[in-house]
Amino acid sequence: MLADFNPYHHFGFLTHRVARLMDQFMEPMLKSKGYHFPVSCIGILADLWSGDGITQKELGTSMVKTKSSVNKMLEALENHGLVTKKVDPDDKRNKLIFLTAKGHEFRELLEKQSLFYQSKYLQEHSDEEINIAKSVLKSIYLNLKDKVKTAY
Amino acid sequence: MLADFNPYHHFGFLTHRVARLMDQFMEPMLKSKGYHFPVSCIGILADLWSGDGITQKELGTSMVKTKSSVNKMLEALENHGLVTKKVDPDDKRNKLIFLTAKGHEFRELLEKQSLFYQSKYLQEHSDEEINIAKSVLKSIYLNLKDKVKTAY
DNA sequence: TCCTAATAGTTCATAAATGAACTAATATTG
DNA sequence: CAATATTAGTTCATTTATGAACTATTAGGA
Repeated sequence: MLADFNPYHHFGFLTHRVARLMDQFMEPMLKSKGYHFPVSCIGILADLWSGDGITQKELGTSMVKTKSSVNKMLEALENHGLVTKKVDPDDKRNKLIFLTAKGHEFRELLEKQSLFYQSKYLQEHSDEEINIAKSVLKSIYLNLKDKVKTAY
Repeated sequence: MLADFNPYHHFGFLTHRVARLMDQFMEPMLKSKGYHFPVSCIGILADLWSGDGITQKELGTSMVKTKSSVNKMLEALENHGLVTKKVDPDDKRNKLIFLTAKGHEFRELLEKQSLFYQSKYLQEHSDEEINIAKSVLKSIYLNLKDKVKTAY
């Protein structure tokens, strides 16, 4: 007979559910600010905040999303005036994605929310533990990111 | 001017991407074993491995998914002979979900994969760090789980 | 008890994400 | 320097996930 199954020992279980919970909390906040795009689009903004002027291809790899999905999300963000597409003068196949002023502003809102939830719901963990958790997740991400099928 | 944005400081960013990477690795494995259901269905199985005979409502709360989504996933798992639905004799509104023998077997496969990836892609972190990471994610999950809108 | 809430699950229309086929531009190679 | 292959992005058909309306059952209050 197998030992008891403990779902909390599996990053697959934990990351999926925590990710979904974050979406649930972020969504009404988005709506209340008049932004009617899917929460997943925030992932695109996060990449751009770390440095915009990147291609859709790069966004797709980073987000682990197909190019058609990225395209659709960008359309939504563009319609809300948060990003713009510019043809890359050095390689006209590429489109470089840039944040608008409004797209930059959005960042503050998100960081505020992020800090709020962390302080409210992670009181039982020290800053050190929280940082370890983040660094472990970062390692998984960086180690696996470039190993998924190249269809993206 | 704002400081640089570091996406690796945000659980929202990290959990979404790690979750997606796990899906990418799990999917071909599923297909190769002849299981043609969405990877997300594994979340249902995980709940059942920790104890089956639970309602669809409970699955929805745990998975942070709507009842219609849960219903669709169960349909897929049922078609693959991994779970069965039984009307709860004590409350005929409920349907209790049980694993079949095949559904139990599946667990071994998943745990093997889970361990394999962890050992392969988390070599730079100690067991202690990995456990801290899991416990932090678990706390976020447990603290937020029952606070999302009750529509689920 | 009877009448009204509330609840679990299903169904179906809609939204979101994907895969495959297509276009335009660049890279490669003979 | 053609001819072909590769690449980034778009478009559209299909799959997956959701929200809202509906059914059946139980709970709760007059």
